[in-house]
Amino acid sequence: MDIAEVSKLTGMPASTLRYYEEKGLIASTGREGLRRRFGPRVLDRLAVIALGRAAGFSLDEIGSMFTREGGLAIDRTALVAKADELERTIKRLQAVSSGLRHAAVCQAPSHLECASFQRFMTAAAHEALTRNKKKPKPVKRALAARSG
Amino acid sequence: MDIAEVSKLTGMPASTLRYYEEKGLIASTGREGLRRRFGPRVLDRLAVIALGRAAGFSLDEIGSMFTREGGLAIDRTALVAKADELERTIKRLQAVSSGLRHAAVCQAPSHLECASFQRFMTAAAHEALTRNKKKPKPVKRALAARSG
DNA sequence: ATACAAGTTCAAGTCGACTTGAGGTCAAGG
DNA sequence: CCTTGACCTCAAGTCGACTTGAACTTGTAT
Repeated sequence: MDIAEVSKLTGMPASTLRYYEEKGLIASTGREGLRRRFGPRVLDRLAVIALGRAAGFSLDEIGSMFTREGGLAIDRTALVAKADELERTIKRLQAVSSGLRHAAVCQAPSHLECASFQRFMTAAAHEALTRNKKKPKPVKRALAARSG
Repeated sequence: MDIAEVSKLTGMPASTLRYYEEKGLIASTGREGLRRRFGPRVLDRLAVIALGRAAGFSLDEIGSMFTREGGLAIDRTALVAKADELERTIKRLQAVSSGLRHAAVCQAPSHLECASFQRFMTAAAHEALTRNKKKPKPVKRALAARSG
């Protein structure tokens, strides 16, 4: 496969693939002239990368999860920790979601005067105190294919 | 209150408060010499801003939610839409979380060979297709006080 | 042989939300 | 009166993950 093929199959732009290669996240099997060639395994690799990004791992973190043979060598404790963190985020987002829904039907002249709204705010903000640098969503578009 | 007081009460650094004022998100009641003075209402305002950030609104979006008298004039439809979006995000994050937990106990030599893992990956990636620019978490630290 | 689309490199730009640094001002305490 | 430290402004820097642009090379079709 050339880079265009991989791009089409994963939905990731070629520039992203080159960037990932530069970062050592993926590797081309070689060159044909100056053009990169990729084996099919790169697709699995990219799928894992997409999952990792969706989970909020940074590219560097994801990079350290691969063994040199291409397998996954993930610290299981880290995985559980990440899952826990995700669930905390989920709880917070649910509080925010509730807050928004409430605000949408609340009759108080100003939400600021609404006790429920106040409670949602504090709930939402409380968890948010954990300083973080991750963004769980940025996954834009990726691997639409790869289902069969 | 001077900026240091607001900073202490909300947990937001003074630089952030100045930045928010510059963006028109908050307003000082006036100056004492060259120093900003803030009224207590700014705390509510900052709480709403924190909630908005937690919900994934951009500062610009949040800014458009305030009326000039300082009340909230939120498009209720937009609120529900945001809540729906949040819930979709939550679902995706839950799938990712499950994927991580599974990976932590999976016996397959490589997760790539594990059918469950594959399913989690596609589930996680599927929803992720919606292109986005928001990051639901970055709320670092904010309003720890404000409970009494 | 020749054109040309598609590949390549490398440096620089983008985006959002802040932070940081340099250099300046001023209210309050000694 | 004078120091001092908190506050001020403005420009520039930061961070992560890419994207973009300019200039160049090459496989492939005619």
